[in-house]
Amino acid sequence: MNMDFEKQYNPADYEDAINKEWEDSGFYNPDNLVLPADAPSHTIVLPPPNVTDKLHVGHAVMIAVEDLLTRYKRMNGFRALWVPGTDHAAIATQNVVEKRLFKETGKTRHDLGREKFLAEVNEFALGTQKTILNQIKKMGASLDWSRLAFTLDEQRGRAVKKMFIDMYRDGVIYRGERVINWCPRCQSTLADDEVEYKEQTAKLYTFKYSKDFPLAISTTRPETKLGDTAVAVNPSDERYKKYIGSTFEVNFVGVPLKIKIIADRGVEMSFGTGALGVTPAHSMVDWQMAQKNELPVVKVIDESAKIHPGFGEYSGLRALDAREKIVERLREAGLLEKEEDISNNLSQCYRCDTSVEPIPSKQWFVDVDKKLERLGGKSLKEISLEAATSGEIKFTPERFQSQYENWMNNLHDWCVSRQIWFGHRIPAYYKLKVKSEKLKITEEEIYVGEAAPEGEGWIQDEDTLDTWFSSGMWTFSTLGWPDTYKNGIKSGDLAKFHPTAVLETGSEILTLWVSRMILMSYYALGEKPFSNVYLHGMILDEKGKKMSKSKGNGIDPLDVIAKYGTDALRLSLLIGNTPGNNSRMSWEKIEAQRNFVNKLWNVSRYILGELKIKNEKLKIDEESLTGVEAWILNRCENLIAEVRKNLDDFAFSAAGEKLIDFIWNDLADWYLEASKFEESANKKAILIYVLRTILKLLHPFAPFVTEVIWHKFNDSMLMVEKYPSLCHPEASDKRAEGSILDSSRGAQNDKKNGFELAKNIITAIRNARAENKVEPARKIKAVIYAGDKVELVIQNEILIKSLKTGISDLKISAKGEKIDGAIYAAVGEIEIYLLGAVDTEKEKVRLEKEIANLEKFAAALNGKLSNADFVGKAPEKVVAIEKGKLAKAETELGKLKEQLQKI
RNA sequence: GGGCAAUUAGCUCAGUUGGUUAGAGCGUUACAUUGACAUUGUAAAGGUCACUGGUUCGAAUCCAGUAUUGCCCACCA
Repeated sequence: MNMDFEKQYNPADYEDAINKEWEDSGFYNPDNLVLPADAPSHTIVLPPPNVTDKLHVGHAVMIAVEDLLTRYKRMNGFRALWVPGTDHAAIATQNVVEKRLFKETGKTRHDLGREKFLAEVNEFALGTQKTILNQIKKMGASLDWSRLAFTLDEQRGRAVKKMFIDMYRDGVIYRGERVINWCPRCQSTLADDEVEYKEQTAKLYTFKYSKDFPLAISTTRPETKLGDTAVAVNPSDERYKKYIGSTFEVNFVGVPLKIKIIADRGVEMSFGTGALGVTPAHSMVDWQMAQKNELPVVKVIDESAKIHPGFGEYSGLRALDAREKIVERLREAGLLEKEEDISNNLSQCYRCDTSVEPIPSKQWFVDVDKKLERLGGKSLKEISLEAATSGEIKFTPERFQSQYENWMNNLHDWCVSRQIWFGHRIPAYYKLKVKSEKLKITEEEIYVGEAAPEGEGWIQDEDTLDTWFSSGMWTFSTLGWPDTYKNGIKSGDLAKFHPTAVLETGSEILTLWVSRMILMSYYALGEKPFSNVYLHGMILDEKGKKMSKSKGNGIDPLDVIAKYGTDALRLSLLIGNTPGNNSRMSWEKIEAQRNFVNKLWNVSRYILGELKIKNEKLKIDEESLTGVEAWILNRCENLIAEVRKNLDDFAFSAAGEKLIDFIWNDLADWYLEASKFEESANKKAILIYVLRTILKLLHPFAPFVTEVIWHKFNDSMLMVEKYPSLCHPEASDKRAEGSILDSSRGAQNDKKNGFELAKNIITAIRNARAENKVEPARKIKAVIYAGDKVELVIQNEILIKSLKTGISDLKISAKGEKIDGAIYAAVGEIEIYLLGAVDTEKEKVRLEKEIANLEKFAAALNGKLSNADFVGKAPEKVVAIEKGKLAKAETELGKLKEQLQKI
């Protein structure tokens, strides 16, 4: 053991070695922990970071929280498993590589071809993955690397295929049409986040389809109106109510249309004419209206943004040219009522700025409303919703439960196919089947399965699956599914570790990811994927702005680690950060935590280095505790209870703050200072005990520095020490009675108050000295021995009436401090000065006010409790609480009155 | 447009189900200092809890509205 303590803690000197030691120990893998057979499991799956880029500070908070939970549970004897992995992030990754390819070589993915391009993407993904894993390791994450997974690896590939095939055979997955965003130039579909919106001024044309049509409509895209099959109006619009439900056949600039008038709440009465021409094939909203109202879909624009055949003189024209021509015809016919400039958003391709065409296309969907036998006749939507409403899955913070339910309630079928190359290719195969040679009718045959079926001519679907399809299976695909699940029975890792305990992730992907995981776990296993959802907020820069690479305001976790150490980084992310709320990150915050880590280092340096206390099995003799010792042990016991409670409630920040407060204020500033004045039989035992306790308590927050210090006086590894559950373990029998310090709680509280008082006195003295306000004549030197009992009475001044040591007539007073109870003096020798007097008149007024208020309260409660209505309505529990309040109020009242009498 | 939040000290935030005089850290100011730690210590100053109403004996806390800010989703005919 190396007892050398540098004056300052330098994390860089220790972290790598400690990290290696942890990894080499094998304890990250719960299978290596020696635990009783019935030890409970605690599983967390790491939300797999996208392999698009290295980690940022947002990931760091995720790792800090999850590692905290995992270490806490591990130290509590749980089979703690934390599964690492990365996400292929299909679209995002492909975009990054495509952009780079284009920038470097001017080529598109189509120039390279599928195979070559995928090789490029894979190479890139592997590179980033390596960087990411190194970063995670650097943070001291206790992930079980033997279970490392990737959403696109072989095992996950089998899981995805199996899931798709099962769902297809159950009729949950089906193929249907939907309007998607199409870039006519790239000849490719665009995902929602690939569409960019640009404000522009557009011409809004108002016209009637024909003279005999009663309503005028407004549009910026007259050419699409060739495909209109309805006009929608707001159901409460008095102007058009009478038309709802009727159908009109019109001749629109030479093209015959059949228009039905439908009602839709989404139509704004004040926009344009309040009537909306519905073009199902070329507008997302219109498509949805068409689905609801069973309208026919007429395609007008093709994949090259030209007008389809069958539209007379317009066919073959580019959309923009067709628009001009149509407007011209309308003008000629006198149908054009208005032309005005409006500003709207133009949808553009993120890559080439070409305006996007919404066109219908064949896609794969997950039917969320299909009732399933394997789910007891419920649909995926119903069962996922129930998981939240029944409390099976709990959300922290709670408000996200309603957000989840809201979203689930509005859930539509989930489109799972994506027209990109990087991802899990859809296991569907098509073959053209000739139905009738004569009529030249062909039909597409579909086969869904592991591999192409026997026979010629089968072609696999070109598309890949939505990235959430594979990451939605993350809790069980990482635990060996489907191999570990046969005939409804779990085995291996799946049996041991699923459902997982907590899903910890960013609040922004609650709907995107969390809901999909719930859905898929219920489908595949019939059970929830996790019991708790903990959502952290975003980490913003010090001005409250999102950190982004382009703005250059990001804080790189690796920079922080290099400069101030991992512990400082982790603490600054955990403290001052409440669940679900965004939090600002600044170098000052990190610096403050670095200072704390150094403080802890020096506390240890003092105890172990200066006092040369060895790690002998020192026993605390409870009979001979001095006041200050009783106080620190009492504070320590409370600390353990509070920290445990906070951690169990996911209140990490509160737990951390309490730890820091105890270590810095109670231990370092008070107990260590006080202990310099007195020698006692218990001193060493208490110091070493308290040090051991705080190191254990703090380990999940700041694993490195605590382990380093631990190693200075222990051969064991702190990471697998037992998390403290009581102040001194030897006294567990006494604790059962409510206290480990004294047989009666009251006496203990007196001791506590006593030391608080002593603290006040010392403080007052120091302050007086500092301010030099004390007149020498009133300076009294007194000797108070530890354990001496001093009674105080509040008068004009506070007078110490009796003192065992024989010194009487000792006057002390603290400015306005309320002092009562007994003193257990903390120091051997103190100097006491008269500082001032308590303003009794003021105190009296305050007490009277308080008593009056309490009397009112008690009266109100009394009235309430005898009110039959109230009792009848309220559950018994509420009445009991109210009764408790009343009792408390009455006790309070008694106390206050007593105090008032004394004055 | 739909949904969800936030607004408390100069700054960053707590405030656990309504209850004494609203807390902490940073910053500021004053003072201390050689002996665990200047990455230190002791104190002080600093708040109409965004605003307006309501409920209540009592509101930072519950309700309604207003203002400002932010996030997610949908999308602009």
